[in-house]
Amino acid sequence: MFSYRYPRPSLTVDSVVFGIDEGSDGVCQLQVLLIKRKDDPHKGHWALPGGFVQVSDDGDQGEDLEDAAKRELLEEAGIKVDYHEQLATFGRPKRDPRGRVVSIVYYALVRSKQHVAKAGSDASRASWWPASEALRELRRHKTFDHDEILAMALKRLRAKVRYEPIIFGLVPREFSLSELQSVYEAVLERPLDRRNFRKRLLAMDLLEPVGERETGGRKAATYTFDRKNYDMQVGRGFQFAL
Amino acid sequence: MFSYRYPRPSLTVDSVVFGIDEGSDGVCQLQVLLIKRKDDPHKGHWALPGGFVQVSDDGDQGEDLEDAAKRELLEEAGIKVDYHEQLATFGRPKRDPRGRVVSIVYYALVRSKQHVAKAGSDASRASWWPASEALRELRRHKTFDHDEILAMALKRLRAKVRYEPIIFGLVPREFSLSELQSVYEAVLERPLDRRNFRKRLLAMDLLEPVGERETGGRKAATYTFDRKNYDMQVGRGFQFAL
DNA sequence: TCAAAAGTGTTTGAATTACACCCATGA
DNA sequence: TCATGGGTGTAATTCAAACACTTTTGA
Repeated sequence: MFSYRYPRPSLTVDSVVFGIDEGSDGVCQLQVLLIKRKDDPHKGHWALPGGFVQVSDDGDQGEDLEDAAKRELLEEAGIKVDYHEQLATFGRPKRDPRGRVVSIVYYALVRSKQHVAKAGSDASRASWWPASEALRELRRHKTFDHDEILAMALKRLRAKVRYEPIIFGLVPREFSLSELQSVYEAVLERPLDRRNFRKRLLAMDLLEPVGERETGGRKAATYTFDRKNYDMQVGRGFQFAL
Repeated sequence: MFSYRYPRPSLTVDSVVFGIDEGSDGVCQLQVLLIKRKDDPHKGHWALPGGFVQVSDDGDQGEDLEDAAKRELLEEAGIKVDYHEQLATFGRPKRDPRGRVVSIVYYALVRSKQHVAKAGSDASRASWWPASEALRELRRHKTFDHDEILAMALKRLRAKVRYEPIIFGLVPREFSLSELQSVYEAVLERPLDRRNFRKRLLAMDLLEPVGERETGGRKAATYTFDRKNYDMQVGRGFQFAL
């Protein structure tokens, strides 16, 4: 047993974590988690959370990439995500001044931002930024290539939300249709017709009614996403769409 | 200037290269390029082409990931691709018996398979396999996780071909509509209505007529894909769709 | 009884599908 | 003149978009 004899790059995982901020007026906003870097490079600047993957050539060979991303999120910002998927890998030479670093980037959705934003390990702070402001901030300081990464993640999220039911990773387990619609509108950055939205969602038969909830006016019915049923329908060739 | 002090994985790039085989009867078939490995692990078995990325912590830090993938294809199989895009990164522990190896996988399309399949460097042979047979072969021998990779690439190609004009990376620069349709049918594995297909493609106004060609019957008009016009239309919010 | 948000149906136009016939060409 | 593949048009249906009123509830 021997390992390959080639120069090796450093390997990191970074995460673009999306959350929803529900304003007191009920208007939702798409947000992104940034951490303030404790160390160089880019010390003191805001960046995407991430860190090194624990690897080895012996024994169990270290941790899985996705586990590494989750671990870093927990360490740096104290959060647990509800949806997690690989975005892409960024490895352009010179993206890190100190050596060749290749970063595998994940994007993640969190339902509740309750216990989030306690800083830890490499971060002196962790906080939520409105998506567009985060993008501006990363561009302003040219923090690695994190601006490009965030731009790609936003594009992917907006595309994906329309043909896969990942939106449910951004709302509480129980939600009303209006709430769900607000989240869609925050992600897509455009208004949706309430009646058509309702018709569409209910017609797909993926929502299970679970109760009702007080609102400013009439009580709203609440639902959960019925993943069992979704998986079954997908098996029959069903395709989710907005 | 110093580099990060963490254990590092080996880094490879692999490629899933798709091509079209036009049978003498005009029926097209989707194919995948496999190489026969010269060395362990999996010596003598068919696998996806790929190899190590040249990296360094000093100077220019080595080659870009995409360039590495292209270089390996040229070295191992003597081919130049017409479309190249990142698929995903595979880095599960134990996927390579000799140490932690993380592989960034690209998928590529070639228009013409003319000068392809001369073997080189790590490959004792390089040849084209019908997509489904290639998948079976990779599954049979459990060659790394290449079966999973190919399955993902196939899924991605089939999805992508419907909403981005990448199909033109699989046909000659000049093609007839029937030819284009045959390629779509090979990729999607289902028949398309000839009249609706024609209407749809011509209506998008992306094909530039360039001449005509002899066939078994009446002459067929030939076209090229007008990328200039496509880019312009995309700028105006146009969305390609099958 | 008023404001605020939930809930419901219908009409219209656009897009997609299904489908059948004529045309040019070379053998 | 026949077989082969290229080329075109239309009707039927389905899907998406636009749109307005009624209901419940708490203040």
